[in-house]
Amino acid sequence: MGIKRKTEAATLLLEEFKKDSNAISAIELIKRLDQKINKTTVYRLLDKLEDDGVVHYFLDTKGIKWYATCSDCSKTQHQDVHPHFQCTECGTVDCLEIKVPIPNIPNRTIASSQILVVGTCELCLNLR
Amino acid sequence: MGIKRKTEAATLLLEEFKKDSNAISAIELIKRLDQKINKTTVYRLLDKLEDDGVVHYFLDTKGIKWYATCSDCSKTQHQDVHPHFQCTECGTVDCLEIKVPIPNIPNRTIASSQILVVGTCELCLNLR
DNA sequence: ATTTTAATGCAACTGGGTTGCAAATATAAA
DNA sequence: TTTATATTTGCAACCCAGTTGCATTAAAAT
Repeated sequence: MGIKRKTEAATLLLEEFKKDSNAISAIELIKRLDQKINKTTVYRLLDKLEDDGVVHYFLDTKGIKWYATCSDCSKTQHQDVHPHFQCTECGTVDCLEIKVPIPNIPNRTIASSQILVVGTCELCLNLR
Repeated sequence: MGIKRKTEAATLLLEEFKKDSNAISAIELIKRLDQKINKTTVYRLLDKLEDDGVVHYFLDTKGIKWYATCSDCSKTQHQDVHPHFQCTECGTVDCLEIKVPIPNIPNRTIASSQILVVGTCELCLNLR
């Protein structure tokens, strides 16, 4: 149902997204906010922020949840159907600002699609 | 390291893939083979079959494992980099025999990509 | 200041998947 | 066809990301 009150926990969580332009895994957030926010609260806040169109989530190659701030979503619709990129060397994950057109498939309707591109990011390429 | 011995468990598991052309989740396989093969054995066999290039796996929208028979993979290389389709109505998942070209991304190398298309399958469309 | 309602912490739980180890079984060797 | 060797299996216990129930705390509304 979204966030209804300005609490300290919500503020702290949002700060993490402000200081980090990449996607952040729920696990990482819990680690960073340990002693400050309970893990259950982190998950619940993330849910609410998603409802509000502030963040979106997706799963990585291992099926764990990553969150990133939305660029143009709203409470009513998530417009963030972009691919995500995971670097196999450093593990960072981020949003790709490209469109990957999915061709129509005979006799099926497409509601959405999830694309995870796996490879090596710029930083790791430079360190070689 | 792949399968080295013809055991009854391996035969039973492979039969499931023969009688089902869609992908099958590990959980479903465990359910179907309950009382016949232990869950640990199912997971271990699936691992080995994957090493052998007989099946490939991917994760669905909830992060759970699905397996499907490969069409042209080998022990040395998995050629099954095709998208998968999950029907939101009946839950079935299958392989799409289409290519979705991923554009190059500046300053990154792409090793692979995972595409999960979500929508309504032919069967469910016909039932409307 | 008091009431109402949302948010939090805690502990316990869920469930898909994994690990260690002893027992069973397939295959190779004698 | 027996014996030795190596792989496979079952079981129980575990791991761990994520969830649930419930009592407590803290916003905001009255």
